[in-house]
Amino acid sequence: MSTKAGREAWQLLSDLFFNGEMQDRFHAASTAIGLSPGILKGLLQLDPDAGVPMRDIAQHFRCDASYVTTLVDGLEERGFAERQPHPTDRRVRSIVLTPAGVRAKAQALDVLYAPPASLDGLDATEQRTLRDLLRKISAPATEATSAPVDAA
Amino acid sequence: MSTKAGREAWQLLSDLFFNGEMQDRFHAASTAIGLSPGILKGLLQLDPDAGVPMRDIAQHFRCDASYVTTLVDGLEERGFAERQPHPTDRRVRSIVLTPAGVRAKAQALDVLYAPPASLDGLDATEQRTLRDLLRKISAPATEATSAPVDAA
DNA sequence: TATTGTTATACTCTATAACTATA
DNA sequence: TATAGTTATAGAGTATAACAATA
Repeated sequence: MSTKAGREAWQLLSDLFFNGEMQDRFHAASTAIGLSPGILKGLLQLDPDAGVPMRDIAQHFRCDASYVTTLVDGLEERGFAERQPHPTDRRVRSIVLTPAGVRAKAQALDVLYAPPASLDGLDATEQRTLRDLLRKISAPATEATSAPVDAA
Repeated sequence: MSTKAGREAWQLLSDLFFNGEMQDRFHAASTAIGLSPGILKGLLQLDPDAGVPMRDIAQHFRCDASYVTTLVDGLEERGFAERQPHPTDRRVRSIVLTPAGVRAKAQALDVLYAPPASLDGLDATEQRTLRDLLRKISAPATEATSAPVDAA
């Protein structure tokens, strides 16, 4: 259960993202790469190794399949991604990042992951404590033997 | 300065917002109120007491003034906000929330501020620690003299 | 003359509908 | 028949340009 303190913590976090400098990090990152925010969002879901079926992208974004076509077209035009055939189902297109796409993604994450100035309000020990707490929250599945897996 | 741990903390936080359940909190909140995401974003910047000049809204969102006209029109249509004359500058429209707008904003914040299930990974003490660290980050300017008053 | 806000218009983003290929 | 993706088209969302009122 989340406590009162926990709820306040989350509220502070939300405000940090909604009001603070994060306001338009994403916009900044996308113009830095020369991509629209929507297409960048797509780029960030991709990987050079594991191909992602377009259908999965649509599901993850809760958007229409036709829009995924638009996104992947945009990424391909810039040479950031490629459509590849699916090994067993010939209806499916598997999307992978090209080397240029990997570089672009890294460049975007440099901007997105850069901590806000307000983090300087914490000393080194406090920053470690914060990290440890967040690691604990984020720990996804790999816990004990087999953790309670529940996908979205 | 932000340490390595601090950067990792921020990265974990970003992932929590980008990938976790927060994915479409905003979308959920806006459909719950029957507002488009853009207009809800406007609503959240407003207040029943302190009127906000439309110009300031445009500046805060880094959007064009004409779009603010669209947003405020939308809020007024639903009875959530009102244009009021500025006391000294007759060019300026000051936007305030109506009682219905206050209720809608509260309803949206209920959804937006609800902590994700992953927060349950922390016990009560850890949640308090997290809150205290975030309070320290968020503390804007008022530090010494005036006591740390923080209402929801 | 410079600034606030509105109107008219155009462009970008995203969805719906109809279609092709494959399962 | 059902599903993955594409194409054509329509609808939101957002900006640009020209304008009226006020400073």
